[in-house]
Order: sequence, then C-alpha cells, then structure tokens
Amino acid sequence: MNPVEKSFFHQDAKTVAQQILGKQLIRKTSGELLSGIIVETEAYYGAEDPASRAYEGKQTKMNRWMWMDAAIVFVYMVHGHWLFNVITGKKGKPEGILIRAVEPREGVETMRDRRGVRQLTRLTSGPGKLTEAFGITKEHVGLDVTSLSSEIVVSEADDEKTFTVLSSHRSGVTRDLSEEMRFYIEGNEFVSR
DNA sequence: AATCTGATATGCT
DNA sequence: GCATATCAGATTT
Repeated sequence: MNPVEKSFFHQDAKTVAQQILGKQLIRKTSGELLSGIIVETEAYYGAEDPASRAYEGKQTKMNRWMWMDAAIVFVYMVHGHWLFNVITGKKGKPEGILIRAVEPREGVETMRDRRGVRQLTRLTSGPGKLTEAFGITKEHVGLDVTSLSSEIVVSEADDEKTFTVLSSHRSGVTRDLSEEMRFYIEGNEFVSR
C-alpha cells in the first residue's frame, strides 16, 4: 500500500477526478482488506454549482465537510444510498469528487456477502453499490484518505496500466454545469450505465 | 421505460 | 409533524 500524496488532492476537483482514475481504493476493516480500482468519478464545485451540496455557499451541519482540507472523506445519503466523496482543492473552498464506480480487486467474497449479489459486475458498478460493498457509511466522514492509519485509503495502483479517459455530463443531475464533469475509463465493464 | 423503495435533510403547515 | 426532494438501484413491464 502506497497512499497518494496529500498535495494530489490540493489540485482542482476536475483535475483530481481525471487523475484519480486507475488508482486504488482501499478499505481496512478488522482483519480484512478490501480494494478496488477507481474507474468512474464526478467533480463537484461549491456555490456556483447547482448540483453541489454546497450550492449557494450555505454551510449546514451535513455539508460543512466540503469546507475542510483536501483528502477528507465526505459521505451523504441520496435515495437511500450512501455516496462516497473526497474533498479537493484549497481548504475553505468547497469542492470535491464523487467516486461513482470501482473495479473489485481484493475481498470480493466479502463484497458479495454485503451486496447479496454474486455477479461480479453488479458488485461495485455504481456510487451506492460501491459504498455498500465496501461498508462505507456516514461514520467514515472526516477520515483522511492519504493517511496510512485511515480505514479508507487512496493508494497508487501497483500495476499501472494505460487507458483512455472519457468524459460526459454528470449522471442523474437535474441542473448540470455546461462543462462535462463525469470521467471514466474507456471500455471498463464496471462503469455505471 | 416505467415504477417502487429508500434514509436523510429541509421546508412547510 | 408531515410532505417533499434527492448526485440510485432493483424489479417489473
């Protein structure tokens, strides 16, 4: 395990969303390690982004993590599913990325148990599925994904493969920005549809 | 493609 | 306190 540098997350949300593709998401539980390769992300901004939790710049109890320093975990509930985000950019500027899909690596049997599904491609191919498979909930809000001791870590992948990054408009967002803010690995079967 | 379920926050009455 | 909206997912048509 080789956590990414904190400075990586100090970059712009769009940059991080693109460059985090292919890196490894690691979840440490008591005695077990789950991991997957990040294959789909979306970038979210603050006051000027109508789809952002920080739209219009109002800080509330639930969205205050958006103003925290980069690399901090932010989880929230939508439609009965937890969605996993990581804060990016400068401290005090609300922006971050949503991890939408991963490709399972280690701990596949535990993921199958948690999801109640056998089919590999249905395990983590969506933002709500991945949090269920990895056991990520509100209790993980505030963790630092660049800390070796954290329960959730973003690590450099051990086998760097080359791939093409494609983009599109964000999924399920009713009022989107004009710029395309969803990024995914071309041809990967774990990218959500 | 349509419908149902879902957990939480927010905005009403 | 209750209705409603939400960055989904699963199931049924």
